[in-house]
Amino acid sequence: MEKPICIRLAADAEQIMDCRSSIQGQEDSFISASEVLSLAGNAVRLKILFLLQREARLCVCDLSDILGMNVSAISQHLRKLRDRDLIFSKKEAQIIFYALNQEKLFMLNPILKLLKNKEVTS
Amino acid sequence: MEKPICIRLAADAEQIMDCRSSIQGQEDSFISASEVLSLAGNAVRLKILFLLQREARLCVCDLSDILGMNVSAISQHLRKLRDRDLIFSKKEAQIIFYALNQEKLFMLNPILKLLKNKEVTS
DNA sequence: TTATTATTTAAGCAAATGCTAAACTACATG
DNA sequence: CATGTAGTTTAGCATTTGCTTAAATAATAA
Repeated sequence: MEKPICIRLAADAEQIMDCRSSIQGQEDSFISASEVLSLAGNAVRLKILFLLQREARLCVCDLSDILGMNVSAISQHLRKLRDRDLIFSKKEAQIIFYALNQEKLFMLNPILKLLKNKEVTS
Repeated sequence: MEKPICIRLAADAEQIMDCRSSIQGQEDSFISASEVLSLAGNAVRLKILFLLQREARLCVCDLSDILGMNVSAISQHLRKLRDRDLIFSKKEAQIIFYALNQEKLFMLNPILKLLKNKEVTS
């Protein structure tokens, strides 16, 4: 049992233990989920994912035009998304196209759907 | 029409325009969605949300014990979650309990559900 | 009133993030 | 070969993040 740092007098020890064990052994899940969420937690990358869902495939230059941003900045965002396998690239002639890696996107699909249906009210 | 920064010769101008207008007017949605996602995009905060879904309400000290972290660090995470209205606090005697603000969590519920059912495979 | 409990807030710092600008790679074409 | 096109990578920098420690606040108990 881990040493308590601070326990209020009225704390429910059993509840604390239950909670600890509910998390324990799922550490990897929390890490990997939070990594995916923090990638989507950037407006530019979220737009990129949104656009790729809409258009099936786009190149850096397209995205740069659409979003009104530096090619280099977009390229760096695409790299992060690709490093986590959320997207993949395929070179055709001299152009590198990016597309969604659907099976790795199950966590974000509900959110992308909300955005598509304009159901995100701030 | 915005000035293109870089257009590849073979770019589909119509596609670019369509994409631009698909995003335009939804700027606020992308910002607010990405803010929520980046809050959940931290393993500690994601665990806090997970635990609050499980336990209905918990105080800073409980969370500190469960997660094996500094009370102050947890308090600062709770503040961020509360600033975005994802959780709310209610003081009872000398203890401040935190609980989920369900109606503001529609974006994260699918993810929390996946974690609950241990369906997040890294 | 002073001490204790529960929590927040502020200060400080190392690490991570996101951008710009410049340099570099790769492949075609004149 | 030199030039142009498409893209990545690196370096540098300002900003943000997440933590620790210490001080402040609030309510209760002795």
